[in-house]
Amino acid sequence: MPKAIQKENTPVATAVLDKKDMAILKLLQENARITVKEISEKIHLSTTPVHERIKRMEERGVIKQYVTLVDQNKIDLNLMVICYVSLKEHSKTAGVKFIKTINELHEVIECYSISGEFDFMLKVVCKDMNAYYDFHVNKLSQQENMGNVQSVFVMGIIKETHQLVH
Amino acid sequence: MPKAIQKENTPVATAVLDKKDMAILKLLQENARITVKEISEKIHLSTTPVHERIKRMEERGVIKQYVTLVDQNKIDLNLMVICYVSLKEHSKTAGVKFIKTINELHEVIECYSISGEFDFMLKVVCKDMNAYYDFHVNKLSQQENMGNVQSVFVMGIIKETHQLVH
DNA sequence: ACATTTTATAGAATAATATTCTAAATAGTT
DNA sequence: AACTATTTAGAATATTATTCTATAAAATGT
Repeated sequence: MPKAIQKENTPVATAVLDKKDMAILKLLQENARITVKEISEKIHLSTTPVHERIKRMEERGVIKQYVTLVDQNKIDLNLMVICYVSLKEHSKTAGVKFIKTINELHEVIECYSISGEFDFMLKVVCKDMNAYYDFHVNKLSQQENMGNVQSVFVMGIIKETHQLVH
Repeated sequence: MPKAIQKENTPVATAVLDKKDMAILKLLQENARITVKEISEKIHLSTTPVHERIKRMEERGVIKQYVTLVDQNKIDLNLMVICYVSLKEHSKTAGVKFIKTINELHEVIECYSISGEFDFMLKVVCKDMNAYYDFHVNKLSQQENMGNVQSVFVMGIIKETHQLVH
């Protein structure tokens, strides 16, 4: 397993969050465009402390990002594939090179360094099987250090959420 | 593979989106809290058409949801596991029952029906190994129809994005 | 136990933005 | 070329975010 895979300078400190912070997070999680006013009414606080708490959580990195989720099919991306990759060489430079490539491939939505037989798990989203074939043959396998690649196709989405706070 | 796994009443029609719609989506994807004004300045349109285009894409389901991403570690969730599951029985009712269970387990962030040896792939996020053990033994395996379960541990996050529009 | 410091809060004031409305312009069709 | 649809800009209004000041609560040290 390449050594430099784990992100550096990522403080793993747990933030101090009280019940009100968690309540705010829970609401923001489900709807990033909820107004401060609405939150304040729901958790029985005025707008100022809610606003300040949100800002604080943004600064501390508890809140990473506000994103908009787009329906894959509506923009003609109809195939999702889980793709396993092992590298031939596991040196630090080889790992860094692979990571660079992965970040340049927009078909790759997620990439994890994993335990077991393979080194990485990729979540790939593309138009159709032809597009995936192109990705596999002309992009992924083009990487010089590539070992084995195994594809598992997603036939149905049962659950997809981002709710970590409950 | 259970038959009822694929979501019903999901229209798979591709929406008609022009370049300006795509430009708006691209900006919203990266920041759900970007203002209409900001978007209008960046894509050289006034606020009204931008506002209308966003509303239209919301109504048509192109825009699924605005979500806030929370840092797992900051709320003390330090373990991510990819969990493979096969069911003993593959009848429709058995499949529906499994899906119901999955949706009730908040540790399960994602669940896909997949090709290959296993029936489902789960992404599980929890506090630590003890919490995962509890999930595995007391929650997942408690399901009567459970066949094999295999766990792959995530050691590092290389890439995690939601950018489908480019 | 009391005073002091710090932190959190409410309410008002201001700034910025979203949303709606009307009219003009553009593109597409017969 | 005339008509219809759709899209757009700009102004007006409504809503919301943000900042400010004063008060209240909590934590800390003596």
